[in-house]
Amino acid sequence: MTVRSAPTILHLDMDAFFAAVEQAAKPSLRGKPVVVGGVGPRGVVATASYEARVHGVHSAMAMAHARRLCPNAAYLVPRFAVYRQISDVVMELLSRLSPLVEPLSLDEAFVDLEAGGIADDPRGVGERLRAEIKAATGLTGSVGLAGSKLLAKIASEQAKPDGLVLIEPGTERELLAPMQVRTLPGVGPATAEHLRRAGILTVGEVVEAGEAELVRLLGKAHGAHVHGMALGVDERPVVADRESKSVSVEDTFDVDLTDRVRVRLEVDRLADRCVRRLRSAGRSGRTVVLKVRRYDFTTLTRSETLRAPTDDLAVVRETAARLLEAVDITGGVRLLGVGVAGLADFTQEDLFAQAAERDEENAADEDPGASRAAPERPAEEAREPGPGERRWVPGQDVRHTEYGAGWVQGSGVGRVTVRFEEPGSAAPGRVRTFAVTDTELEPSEPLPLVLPGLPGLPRQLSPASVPKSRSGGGSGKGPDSEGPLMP
DNA sequence: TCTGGGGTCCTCCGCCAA
DNA sequence: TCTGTTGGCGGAGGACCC
Repeated sequence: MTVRSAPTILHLDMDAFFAAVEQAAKPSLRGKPVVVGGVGPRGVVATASYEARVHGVHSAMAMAHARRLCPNAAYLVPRFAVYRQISDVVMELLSRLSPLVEPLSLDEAFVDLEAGGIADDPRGVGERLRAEIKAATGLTGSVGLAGSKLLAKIASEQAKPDGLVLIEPGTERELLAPMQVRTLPGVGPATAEHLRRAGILTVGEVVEAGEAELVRLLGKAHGAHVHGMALGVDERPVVADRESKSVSVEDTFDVDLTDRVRVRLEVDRLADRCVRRLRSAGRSGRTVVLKVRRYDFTTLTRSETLRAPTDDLAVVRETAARLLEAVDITGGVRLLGVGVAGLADFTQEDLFAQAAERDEENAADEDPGASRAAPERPAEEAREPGPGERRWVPGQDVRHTEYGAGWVQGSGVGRVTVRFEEPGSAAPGRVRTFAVTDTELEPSEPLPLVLPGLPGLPRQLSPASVPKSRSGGGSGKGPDSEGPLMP
């Protein structure tokens, strides 16, 4: 792939995606600061609405810090199933432009317009796309257009919020020169600090320093890459259907775990979740990885590569447990993770291990106290409420037999506060408080953001045509409802 | 202020075999 | 047979991204 003479690489970035979805779904939050993230004591911000950003709240910030900066914001837990559904609608619109669509996350993607036979008027294509997204989802996205991924991404960043920026090929270098080095993808805090110590602050200064100096400062691959980026040289193609190379799950505990037995139990549970994800993706892998973050935030990983790929629960469990044996956990553990890497495209069964697992399962069936019995998870870490268990988290969708659809504003001391409103409500809804055990209140499916039948609405949002959630979408967030947008 | 979760890629080191 | 070199692989950790 050569450097393009036309700005036919499109980068779409939805604006404050998670927060925007919540504002669209909850009329009382429109125009107000909204922060989506973990609401536990160790939660961090996933997305802040623009109203919250004004107060200095940004993603990756500790939730506790955000609350101090912006005490009046609505703090909500993420509803990934909803975000995934909306993302599917957006990705579907992108796929109409070109066969080459490379999703980077739920809210971001590159599109190769040239591969879609679009050479003329990329600006018009981008503007129409933005209008379609707005009509189909009610949300705004920003579009960057350029001759390379690097510039398209920088363009969409400049376009935010709710805009479009096109960078004409040939103007890259002068455009990039005054920008901070952090603008370049791959330059994070550590690299930026390295460069700063060498007196390099801007992209132009990276170019001036020369490739040899960059390689000396940052190492061969990274140095050459950063230097090339600074020159505006980026020949990375848009790649559709990237296969993932590893699958992992991890949990941070509200309170550090100190009991070795408990730690072992959690590793087993993580292995279970990991294998479930692995299997639902139809993959298997050779390397089992255990991740441990200790009380002092030091993080270590231990891994073991097996002779053959596996998706066998017993094998992953045993390997993870073995790796755990070799880790010093005195002082406490704040995070545990289990992953499988070195994924194969096919499941090459380890027949011996499979047989062993079946034996173990049979044994477990006869002994309810064994590994397969549903373990009690202490409240402070509960993530998957069991059947009959009532647990209300802020942002959660609920339905009341008398008052209808609403969402949890907050809960505590045996009470749960619900605001009854729907995405289409003209005005903020009424707030009512119930006992957490109130049987008239039930968790419910999310409501659609844009009602089918509204003028100009494309058909994608109708339940029948909404694509199913991506595989592996369980993400450990309760029952992964495959339900459509309409309840 | 006390730092999530799920990934990718790179580097370095030690081991082993050719 | 011994030694040095090289390359691949496994393992650990760091940096980065959204």
